[in-house]
Amino acid sequence: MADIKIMNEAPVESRTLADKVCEQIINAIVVGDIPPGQKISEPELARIYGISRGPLREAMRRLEALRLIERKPHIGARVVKLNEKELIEIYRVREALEGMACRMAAEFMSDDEISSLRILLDEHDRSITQLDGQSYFQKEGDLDFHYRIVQGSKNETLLELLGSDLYHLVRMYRYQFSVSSSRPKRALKEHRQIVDAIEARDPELAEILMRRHISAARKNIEEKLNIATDLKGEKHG
Amino acid sequence: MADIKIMNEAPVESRTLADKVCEQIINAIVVGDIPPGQKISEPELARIYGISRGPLREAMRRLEALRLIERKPHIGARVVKLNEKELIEIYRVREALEGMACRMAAEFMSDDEISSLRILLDEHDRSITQLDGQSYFQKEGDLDFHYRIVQGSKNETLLELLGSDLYHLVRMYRYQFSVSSSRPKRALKEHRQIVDAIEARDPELAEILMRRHISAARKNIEEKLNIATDLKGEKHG
DNA sequence: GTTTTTGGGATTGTCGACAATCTTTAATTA
DNA sequence: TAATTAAAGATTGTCGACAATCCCAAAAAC
Repeated sequence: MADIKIMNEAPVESRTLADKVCEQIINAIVVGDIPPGQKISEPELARIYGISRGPLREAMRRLEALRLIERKPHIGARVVKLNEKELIEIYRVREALEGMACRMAAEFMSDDEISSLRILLDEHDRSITQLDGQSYFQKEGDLDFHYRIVQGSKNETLLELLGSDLYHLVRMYRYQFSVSSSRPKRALKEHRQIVDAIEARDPELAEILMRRHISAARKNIEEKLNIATDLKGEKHG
Repeated sequence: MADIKIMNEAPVESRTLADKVCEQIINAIVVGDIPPGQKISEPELARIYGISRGPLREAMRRLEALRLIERKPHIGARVVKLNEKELIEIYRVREALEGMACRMAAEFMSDDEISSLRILLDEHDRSITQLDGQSYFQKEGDLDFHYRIVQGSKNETLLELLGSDLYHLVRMYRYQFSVSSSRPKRALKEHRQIVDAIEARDPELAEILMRRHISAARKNIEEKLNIATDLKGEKHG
């Protein structure tokens, strides 16, 4: 199971029905079990999850706030259709927020967290060399690294914005577009540089490296998409 | 009325009850009509706004996502208590996001938008000199400027994050803490510099100036708060 | 044959009531 | 008297039903 710990989950199992079902639906949407663009039928979904429409509608409000579905009054809700434009936009937001997070992590991350981060990168290293950079690392492992940096910033608001809101969309895009970094070794090297900067307690450099890292990923995707659209154009020509 | 246009409001009046009431409650919370920390009684609020608890609970889910209220299962919802730590955190987020927005505005803002921005600053100038920098400008006018920059970035995701989510909190903090920039003339000057950089189509400089501008505001607040806590400490000593 | 209209079916929005949980108050006990 | 327990009251969570709106198809009009 590739269920990365992103949600700041409630401790006990006394959550409300709406909360539990919301989490299930989030995952169903993110991994594509409910395909993008599909209309969401309230009665049907309520039946599937064995709840009534009341809690379901509350859950859908949450999904709307997470930008995973779009609602139109009196018409209905649809799972968001992913488009390249928004994907690029999100990378801009990540560059800004995670850059700041990295800067603050260089100030506030504990030594233990940093060592733990190095261990994680070693694991990633093994995953890449052994499995030839397949599956887990590409889809979720990378986000795990980024998530820890944000945790290290000790900025709850940043953590909430990125971890509980934006990362769901990021995961969704990865599953849908299969944008699993086509440059895992390069990415890992950049990760190591970032940790070095954090360990050196160099906020300026840490921010610059993180921004460059995310910016490079964005440009990589933009390039791919341009090629894709070019090919599509040729078919018609 | 100081109702700045922040919400990307729906065109027609066919919105749902939950949406309309949600907007009303947002404003009530932001301006302090419902004081911070107050418990929200669902039956009471439903009676006040003349709706049933169904739509109200949907609205409350939205408010929760906006971080304007905090809910605990089976216990209830409270209006968020503002604390200095989160206020500072938000300024860090703004520095990152608006810095990026400003960078992109220097690339993508239209010439018309830039001229319009200059006119806005002239208005602010008059407000400051005439009213000695009171009321409107300090509370909402400043946000108006920042909002336009974000619009100019042409990045919908950024606009949503800042305009529809974070700015409600910013406004709330301003009303509660009365943190109306104690340096309006200085701020206006910085605003002009930012517009200059955008007009010169200099993304690097535009981002730096915006970040410095927000960072200065944060430091200004931190200073005030330190003084305040120092005074509090002296009372006890 | 094409467009408009009209009706039925389905879906969303809203409501009131019931069940589950928590809080408070009062009584009991140490 | 203070602490603990028990019961009553209030609040939140959930459900099923009704009303309002929309969608689609068939019939009518041009």
